[in-house]
Parts: sequence; structure tokens; C-alpha cells
Amino acid sequence: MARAKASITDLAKQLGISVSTVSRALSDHPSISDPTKKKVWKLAKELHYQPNHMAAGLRKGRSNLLGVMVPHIDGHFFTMVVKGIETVASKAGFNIMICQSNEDVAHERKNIESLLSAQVEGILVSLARNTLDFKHFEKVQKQEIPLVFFDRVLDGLDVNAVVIDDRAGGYQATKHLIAQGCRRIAHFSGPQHLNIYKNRRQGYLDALQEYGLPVEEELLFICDMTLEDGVTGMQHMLALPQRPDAIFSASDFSIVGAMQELKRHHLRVPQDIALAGFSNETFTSLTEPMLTSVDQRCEQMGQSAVRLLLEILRESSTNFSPRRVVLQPDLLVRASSTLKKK
Amino acid sequence: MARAKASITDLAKQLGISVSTVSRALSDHPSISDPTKKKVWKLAKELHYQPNHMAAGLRKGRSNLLGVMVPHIDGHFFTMVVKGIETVASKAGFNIMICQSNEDVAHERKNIESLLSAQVEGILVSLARNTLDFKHFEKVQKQEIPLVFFDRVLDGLDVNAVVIDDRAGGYQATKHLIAQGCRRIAHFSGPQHLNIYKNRRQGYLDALQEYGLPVEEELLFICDMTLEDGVTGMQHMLALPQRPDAIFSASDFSIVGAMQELKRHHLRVPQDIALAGFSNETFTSLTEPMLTSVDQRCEQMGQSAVRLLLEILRESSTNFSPRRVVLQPDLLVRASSTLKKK
DNA sequence: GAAATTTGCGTAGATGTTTGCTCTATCCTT
DNA sequence: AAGGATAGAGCAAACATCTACGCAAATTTC
Repeated sequence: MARAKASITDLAKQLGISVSTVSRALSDHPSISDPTKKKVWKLAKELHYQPNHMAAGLRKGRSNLLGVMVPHIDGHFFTMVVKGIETVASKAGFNIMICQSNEDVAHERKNIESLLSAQVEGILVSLARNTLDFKHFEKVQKQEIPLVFFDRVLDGLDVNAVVIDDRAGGYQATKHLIAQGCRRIAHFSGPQHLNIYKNRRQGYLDALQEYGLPVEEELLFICDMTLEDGVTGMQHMLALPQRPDAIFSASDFSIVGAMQELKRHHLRVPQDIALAGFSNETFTSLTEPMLTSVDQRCEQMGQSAVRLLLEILRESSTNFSPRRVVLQPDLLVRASSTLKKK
Repeated sequence: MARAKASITDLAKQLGISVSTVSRALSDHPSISDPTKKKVWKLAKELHYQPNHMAAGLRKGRSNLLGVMVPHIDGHFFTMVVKGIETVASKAGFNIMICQSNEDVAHERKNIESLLSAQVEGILVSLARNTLDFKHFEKVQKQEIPLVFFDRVLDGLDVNAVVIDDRAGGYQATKHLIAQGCRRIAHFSGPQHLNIYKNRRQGYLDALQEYGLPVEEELLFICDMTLEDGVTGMQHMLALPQRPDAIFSASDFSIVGAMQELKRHHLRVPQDIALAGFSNETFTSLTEPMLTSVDQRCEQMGQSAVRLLLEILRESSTNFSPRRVVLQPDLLVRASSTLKKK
């Protein structure tokens, strides 16, 4: 009964051959004869032999494990990224270990530690919201474990990263609103130390400038991008002497909050105020009216991130210049911002 | 420069002491003097020493790894379950390895293999839709690795499992609709070979019976539970000579479809037709009106599953009778089914 | 038919940790 | 001063696997 894990040694003993022969037979090594291989495979099946990855890994210095850390796995975006990661990694023969930082640096540090001691061969990270320093990642680099960031990257750091062109996304959305005839476009944004929010805002600013529209401080609302923040932001905007005619939010959640507040005031979307969000969350096509949003190609991002990691892994050493992959976002125009009839 | 992973042996050599002393010092063993410990810790830091879990695991016969397999990680439900799993597992000092079966038995088999060879100490599984035989899991049991199923379980098998009481959920929702004054309640359900849908439907039937309401064939709509199916189902219902005054759907997606169709016909929710769904998807509180739904306590399910697993792990051997945890669902009444004013 | 090559398999470490046992000083009792 | 207790640290085996090297036998080559 006792945890009867059969090892390669047990097989060898029972067959009266050496462990090395068994090892080679199991991995279908050419220098083992067919009859011997078959004997080994047969017994292996009978004893429910299970190759021990830890022992093999120890010997070969490989774990076949990739570490993934996300702020949280709920929500559309990270879920889809993880899905992309798992799919590609699994195809490449890697298993993935998942951690959540819960948007907290302390957790992040602890998790990095876990991943390292689990001997992962590479790490994929999207930063927690309050991560400002880089020390815990330096440790990873010192151990020369490939590190790829995705989506949320610390600014000014020369690291491997897969991001979408947030600026372009912000630009497209804003330009679209302008094209619909909006002239006072407000913007809800998140913590500005995060590249994603800063860049989306930059895209917004670029579009305004391109069309000669003034940038007004009062139309910029910085918050944490929750639904409630959207409500607050909208209240703020409605209280202005001259209210905006459109809102571009860097998050779908706060744009929904904004919409709810508008309905409470019996204002019409998009006629009174047009709305556009960011992320293409599932619910954006279920609201009334449906919400215009910028799709982040989340699954593709996960796939790209793994592929980049695998590439680095393959090259090992030699080429150390960090690479950056930039994906193009995709503006999905829906009813919440459609003012012109065709 | 070369992959300079410092091992315990390196530390020992540099300090001129034995590896065992270093090992014990690192784990703060009482029989090592403070000065020695401090020396070891100091050097460990300097050399970026990283304990090798694989080696330790090999030696101790433990991996600190839990395997998780879900049909897919997109969608609210499994995401939240995984979140719950990760949270609890991480607190208990376990890392988790995630696999997706992609609703496919073949994948499922392959993944189980991966998990086993990664030496996971326990496995959590929600079955793929087309899994009908149990062979790949027998292998797990033979190796005496604790196995806990959640949500999707194979019928008639005596295994550890955490599920919700779907019947109770269906019953509660239907009873609530009746209490609101509805008398012709339609039901949208999914494939009847899946016990979740069968049980929700049973709850619906039980409630009708309890209140002496007739069960009418034409009010039962079986589909695949997509949003589009909801639209179709609603069209079907509206075409009836006597239309229903409420709909209970076993999925939130199809209830949204139903609502969209109602709006197209300028019918009011809930005054003309009241609506209730199942799963408490994120978007249910973002629609207008908000949707009544049955919460599946997904995160709690993940947590319970891990806790059950840990319990089994702790007891090891001895007690082998499989346990089953049944969680109570939670009806969340929202505007889409609130007819009575207080 | 001798030399060269190939085939099939075993020997002997080596991977990084942990841990039961052992050994040596030192200090405390009597 | 002898005996024992204790603290501190080392030795070596064990975990399951892999692989460079070696060697004998079988096969090919000229």
C-alpha cells in the first residue's frame, strides 16, 4: 500500500538490468535494443511508474516550469492573457505556475521568492498597482532568469516587455469622438506612474492637439478606475459650469459608472454625452447602449509574452539587449459613441 | 557570470564549514550557534543564494505543488474558482500549477500526466464537457495522490467533490418569482446530460409543484445557453398565444439575450416579464435594470476545494472515505424581478 | 581474416538538500 | 579528577534521474 512510487531503480532491479539502461529505454534512446525497450515499457506500465520531474530537473538543471504573476486573475483582461500564456507554454512543453500579487508589492515580492525557489526557468509579470521599485526583480536578473513584463511595466526600465500601444489606443478613441462631433472631451485616467494610464492619456492629448482642441485641466479626472470612481468622476463633470460632451475613460469599469450616473440624471448616451472606454470587457457589449471600447488583444498578448520568453530562453546568454513587443489595439465602435447617422 | 547559481555547497566551501551546517543554519536549526548562522546568512545574501526546491523536494519527498485543471480559464466562474484556489493554497504554502483541458478529454489526459510527473501533491479538477470515462484518474488514485473534483463531477462516482446545490438554486429563484406574483414562469435550460442544468431545472419544477402551478411543456426551452440562444428563446416565448410573465434562465448569458429581445419589443422588465438568471456574472449588476441572479459562490468553491484537499493531505492514509461538500447558492434579488414595493 | 566500426549495456559519478548518526570539545557534577 | 551532559558541527547516505566513458561482443570493411 505504502506510497508505492516505483522508481527507475525498481524497474532495473526487477528486470535485472542497470538503471542507466532503463533510463535510456524510457526516453527511447537509440542505443537500446527494441526488445529491451519493450520489456522496460511493459513493466513501467505495470508498476504505474511515474517519471519524477524533480529528480530529472535537478540532474539536468531544468524545471520545465514558467512562472506567471498577475495582479489578480479576475476580470476579463488578465484571465485572457493567462489563457494565452497557458496555451502557448503548454504547447512548448512548459507548465505554468500562477501567482496573484493582489495589487500589492509585498505579495509581489513574496511570490517572486516562491517562483525563484520553485526553480522556474522564466518569469512573466504584470506589475501590481503600487509597485514603484524594482529591487525584487533585480534578484531575478542576478540569477539570470529571463524576465518578461506584459501590459504593466515600470517606466524607464530597459526590460523585456510586451505591451499594447496604449497611446495609439487613446489616440484612436479620442479621434473617433472628435470625428463624431464632440468638442469638449473629458478623460478619466488612473495612477500616472503606470505606463498604461500615462500612455492612454498621452494619446488623448495628442488627438486633442492634432485637432486644435484646448486641453482643459478640469476635464481630466485621475482616479483608481473603479466603477465607483466613474460615478464620482461623472458627478464632478456634471457639476462643471460647462459640461463635457464626451468622455473617454482609460477603463471600462469607470465608464460604466459614468453611464449609470448619467442615467440617474436622465441624460442620454450618446446624444448628451458620448462615452468610450478601454479594455473591451465582456459587459461592454451588454450595456444599453453598448459601449465603445478599445480592445487590448489580451490573449494575443499572453501568447506573445511566452513566445518572447521562449526565444530568450533559446538564445540564452549572448544576446542580452532587452526586447519590446508592441501590439496594436483595436477600437471597437459601438452605440455609446455613435452620433452620426450613415 | 555564467549561471552562477550558488548552492549550499558553495557557501560551505567559502566559509570552510560543512554543508550540513549551512543547511541547518539556513533553516534556523537550534543546534547551530548564532555567530555561525549570521555568517551563513550574510554570505547567502551576497551570493544570491536561492534554495533549490527541486532538490529539497526530492530529498523530502514533497513538492509543495498543487495541480489545478479547469476546462478553460476564461469566463467568470472558473476564473473566480481559480482565484479562490490560489489564495488559499498560497496561504498554506503551496504553489499551484494550472492546466486547461479545453473541454477535451485528450487534453485532460495529457495534463494529468504532466501534473503527475511534476510531482504535485494533490489535484483539483473540474471535468471537461466530454469526459465520460475515468481511466486517467484511476492512475492518480493508484499513486495515492489526493484528488478533489469541483463543480463538474462524474455522476455515480464516489469521489471527493465540492459542488453547489444547483437544485436549491433553481428552487429559490423560481420560488422568488412566484412570490413576486408571477404565475406563468418559463425556464431556459442547457444540455440535460449535464447535472448542473438537470438539477437547476429540477429546482424549478419542485417550486412549481410546491405552489400548485402547472408544468407546461411550451414554457421550457432547452438550448446551449448563449446570449443568442436567449434571444431565440425569448422570441419563442413571445410568439406563444399566452406569453409567460417571468423567465428563469439557468444562465445569465441567455437571460441577457432575453432582455435585449424584450427591449426590442418595448416590453418592460420586470412589469411585463420578470427575469432571473444564474451565475451572478459581473455584468448582471451592470444592465438596466440590474438582473436577479443566483450566485454560485465561485471563489468560496475554490477555497473549499483546496481546504478539503489539504485536509485529506493532512490525514494521509487512514481515512479514505471520499467526502463531498455541498455549498448553498445565494439568490441575489435585483430590479429585474422586483415587482412588489415595500 | 584481421582491423575497424557499431551495438548494447554497465560503471561511476553528479545534481542540491536533508537528516540520522557520530565526533569533539567544553563545562558541570560529584 | 573521573564521569557525564551538552553544544556545535561534520560525515555520509539518500532522494530519482541523467550521462560521459568504457568495454565487450557483434558486425562490417578491405
